[in-house]
Amino acid sequence: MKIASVIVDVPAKQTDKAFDYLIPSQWEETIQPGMRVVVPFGPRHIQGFVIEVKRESEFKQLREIIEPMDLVPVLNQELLKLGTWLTDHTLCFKIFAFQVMLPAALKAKYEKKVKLAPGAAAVDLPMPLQPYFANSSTLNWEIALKNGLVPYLQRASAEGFLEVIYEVKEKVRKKLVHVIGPAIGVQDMKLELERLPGNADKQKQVLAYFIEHDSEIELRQLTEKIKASSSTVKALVEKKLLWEAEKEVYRDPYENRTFERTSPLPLTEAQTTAIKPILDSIEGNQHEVFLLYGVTGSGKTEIYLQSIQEVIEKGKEAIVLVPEIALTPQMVNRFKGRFGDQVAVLHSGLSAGEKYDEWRKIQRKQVKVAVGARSAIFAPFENIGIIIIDEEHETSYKQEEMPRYHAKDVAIERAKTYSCPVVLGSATPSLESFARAQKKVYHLLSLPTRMNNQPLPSVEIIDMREELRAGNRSMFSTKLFEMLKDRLEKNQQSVLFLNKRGHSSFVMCRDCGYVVSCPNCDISLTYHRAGVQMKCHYCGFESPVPKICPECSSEYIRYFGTGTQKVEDELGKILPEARVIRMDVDTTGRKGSHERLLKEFQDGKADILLGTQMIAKGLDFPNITLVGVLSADTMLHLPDFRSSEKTFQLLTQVSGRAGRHQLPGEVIIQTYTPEHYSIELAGTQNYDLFYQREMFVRKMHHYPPFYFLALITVSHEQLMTVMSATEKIARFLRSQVSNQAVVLGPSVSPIARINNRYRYQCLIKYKREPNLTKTLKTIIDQHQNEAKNGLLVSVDVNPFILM
DNA sequence: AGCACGCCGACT
DNA sequence: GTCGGCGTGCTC
Repeated sequence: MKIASVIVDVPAKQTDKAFDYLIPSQWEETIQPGMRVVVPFGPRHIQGFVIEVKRESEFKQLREIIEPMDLVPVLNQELLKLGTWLTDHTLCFKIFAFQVMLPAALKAKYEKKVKLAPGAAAVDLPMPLQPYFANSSTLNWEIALKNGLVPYLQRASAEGFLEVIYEVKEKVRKKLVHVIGPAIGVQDMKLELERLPGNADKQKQVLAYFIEHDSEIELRQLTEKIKASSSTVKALVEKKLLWEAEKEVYRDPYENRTFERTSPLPLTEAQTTAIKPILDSIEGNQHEVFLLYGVTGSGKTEIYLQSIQEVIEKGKEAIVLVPEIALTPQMVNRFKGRFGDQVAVLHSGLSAGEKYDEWRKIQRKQVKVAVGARSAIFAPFENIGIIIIDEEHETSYKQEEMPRYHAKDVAIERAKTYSCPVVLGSATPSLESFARAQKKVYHLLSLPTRMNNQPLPSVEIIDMREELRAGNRSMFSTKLFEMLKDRLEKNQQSVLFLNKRGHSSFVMCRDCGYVVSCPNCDISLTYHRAGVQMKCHYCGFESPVPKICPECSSEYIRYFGTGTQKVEDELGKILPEARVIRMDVDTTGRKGSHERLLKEFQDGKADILLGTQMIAKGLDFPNITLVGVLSADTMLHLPDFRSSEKTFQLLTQVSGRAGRHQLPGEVIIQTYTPEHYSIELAGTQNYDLFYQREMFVRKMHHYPPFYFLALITVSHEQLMTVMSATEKIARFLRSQVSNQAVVLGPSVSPIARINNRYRYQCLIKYKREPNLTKTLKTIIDQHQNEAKNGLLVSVDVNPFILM
């Protein structure tokens, strides 16, 4: 008898281990590690992952696996191993580590139902239940709960008339089509054609088709071509001349689009120098991490493409990560254009079914390249030849829920297994990566100039305090206004960038400054235009927008938006002839509207593109010659040690949108703190100097890359409980770590309260702490036991946002 | 997580 | 004396 070790779909400390099950003999050959199975767990049926098949178990009373959920493992050996690695490094439950590697569609859904017991009839049941079982033998538990039927159900089940069943359901069904193919050879087919009765005209046509085309075809296409009905084809299948099968098809989200095929471009001298070590690494099957540091427009993408080309020619596969790809259709186009249908694209803009289909293409080895956002790092390839992370400094590569992994770390781990290179590309590398490159841990490759040697756009920093002193109270400096007007006359395009703190809009009273905030959480409510409602992003609380201020009864309480609305209004006043496209959460809410708006801008249907963060990346339009940043310093004052770095990166990136082609570009940065080094140096686009300045600050304050961080957040409904619990944790930590490490806190979390739970945190800064993982695990374990009294403890190793 | 088992207060 | 409150512990 074979036995399977199964990780069950119950995220809890006590169940975070493998459970052994007997494999029923009919599945003995089928069930393999990496498959999902349905297993009995207590009274329920739940999903689990087989991690091992063995012959013995230390448990004697084993139950049997109910059924496999896959015919082929969904996780290969490498991914199973990677799951363990993820669990150890992010301190998450094993089940989360496996689930995160699969498309959401493969996450099980559970349904609890009651069913009439064999031999029982509706009339046997208590009266109130009878109508529910008149037409159907099952009743959904949810419905029973809503209608207060549970006591009756319990009685009926005790009497043996009903039984409770648990169903495990898949979220998506595979899309299937009928396929028809020849069951015999061409010669035999010709003979059979002769033998058909004279009146079987349609059947003859079908056979004739297969004599000409000796391959399978979709039933629908065949009947359409020959104008035959499916019964004609069926008859031939009956005669065993043709075969019929159900075949899985993929919904291709890009199927209606054509991609202009491109071929490798000749490389510049700098590109040739940069790509050489990568190609060598591919050639020699060497694991190495490259930091490709190149200014915007220096041709990093072409290096990616040609490296991938090399990998494909070696018969291997490539993973390319891009930040939130739905936002960069231009990037998709470049990969699809070069590698055509060898590319699978995984991003958040796809439906669950579409994502699943793209994932299946990878799993079935029908593609060679996976392009996608963070989670694409788990693409189920088995012969990876290169992993590329574009814009490696992007914070979206860090997942902020369990498992709290960073795609870069996963990339390096997988690349080690496959002994292949990792390429991290950026114009403004994260300090961590650049520091590693300096220490020769990563191999630094530089592309210092733009292609065709276009100059970087000239940047001018405008001190808005001066503007105010000069009597200009508008949000446009005189200079920016004049330049906008100039571009309008020249028929060139401009981009206006509004750097907003956070990305949401709020409602504020203009008289007293009161901001409508959530009663459960210490953050302001977000305005949602659609429902004229205000919503809390953390707990889901909703309330209507107040007409008068609850504090001072003023009527001047209103929506502050992302500010783009206001900018648009003001633009309309000062430049009424300008055609403006506004891009923010309000205008891009609907699927595809983002791409549509960009297309309109590209087609020259507008003069000015106005937007927030989301327009900072990936725009590459030839006619943009002016970029204006309306407020550069709004995110500089966030309580985050990376705020300077983020400001510098964002400003540099936005500036890079201008003048990427023939026309030279100009950039205007408006700020209230022009003397801050991250703004000043973004102005001169001097990354190296910024790096030095920021490294000095980080060293002073014991922050990464000089120290590692771990963040512990504790929450509870009672303020006193959180404080004392966090205090206890901090004391414990201090007793466990070496004197090289610093434990900060307990301190109030930047978001002091979420969903009526007070939040305190504790930050550990350390250099080398071999036992820290163990210590953190101990803390998690101890508080899992105390979770009963409502205390929640979460640990984030290498946090990105300290909130 | 769910669910069962089990031990103490307010009711037919 | 019973129904049910949710504290505790188990699920291969």
